[in-house]
Amino acid sequence: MAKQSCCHKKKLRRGLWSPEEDEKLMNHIAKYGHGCWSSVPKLAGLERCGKSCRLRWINYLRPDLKRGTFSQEEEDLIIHLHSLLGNKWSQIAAQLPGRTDNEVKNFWNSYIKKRLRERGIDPTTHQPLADPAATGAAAACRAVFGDVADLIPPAAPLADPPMPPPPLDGVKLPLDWPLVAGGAAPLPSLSRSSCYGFDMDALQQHCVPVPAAPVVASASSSSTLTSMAAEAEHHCNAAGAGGLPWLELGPNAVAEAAGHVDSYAGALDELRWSEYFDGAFQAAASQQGALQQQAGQCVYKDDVAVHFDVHGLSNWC
DNA sequence: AATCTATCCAACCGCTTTTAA
DNA sequence: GTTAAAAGCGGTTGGATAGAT
Repeated sequence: MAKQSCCHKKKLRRGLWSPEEDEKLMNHIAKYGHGCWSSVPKLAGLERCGKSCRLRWINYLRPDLKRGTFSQEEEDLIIHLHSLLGNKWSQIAAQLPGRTDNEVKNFWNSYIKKRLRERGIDPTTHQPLADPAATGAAAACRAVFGDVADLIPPAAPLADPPMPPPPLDGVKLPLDWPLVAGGAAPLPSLSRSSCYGFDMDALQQHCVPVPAAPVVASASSSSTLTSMAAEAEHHCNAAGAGGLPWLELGPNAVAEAAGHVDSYAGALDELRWSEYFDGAFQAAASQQGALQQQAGQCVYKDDVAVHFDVHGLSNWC
């Protein structure tokens, strides 16, 4: 006989949350924080299990959620991180400020997977599909899409030993680290709160604000390349100063600055790699010098540092 | 207008890991 | 060191909705 969930055992409410329930939960957390989730439903006057409350808060009610459609750079970063981490949705979501693992997972399953298949790329392996027809499509699209899995050469030995992981596992950098001009971004708009009338000041005391993701114009013109190069340079600088503001450092942290630089590359759906790397991006990237060795070319996968050569990318064109 | 189909996404389920007693 | 509870995570399901027929 199948094991019943905690909600079944206690005959608690299940299914979609009503606005009244949301309000109760929001107001409770605004006043007291969530504390122990198992006690939240009782204290908040909800007929839900603590697990359900936690999920509702994390995936929907948290005021620092970004919501809305994923940007091109977010999409590229997800693809890149998935090629490195697989279905580690929480780790992937941790690199996307304001996004939840559930949201990233849904986006992957409903959109990215399909798109990769259309391009002849196996979404699981990030390699061209076995189907000959699809393989041709993959080859055709690679020049403009850039299969992110290929950013990592297979077991390519490095001239220099990899940098050891920083001894900072679990340590978060200040959230107001200057990622973009103007410093920490404001909290996203909170339209829901106006409907429910929460005490948002109190609520935000229990929430960690996240800076906005770097804004990149769509890469459809040469002028945007210049701004992208500037952005890439800025990110390299931020990484060189100790990391990006929303990255958690340590052996399990991934994609550091390299991921961001690559995300820009991935956004260049309709551009040639040669134009990109021989142009503005390379000019900016070349200024980083040794920095790339540390941040721009190293990500961690299964606690192992993975390095790759950014300059080698231009050879794929 | 009615029905069918596909898609999206919130929520659930069950397992694993972490924490506290 | 052991155990139970809590928290976290990834896979899956089911309802709502949009678009097609």
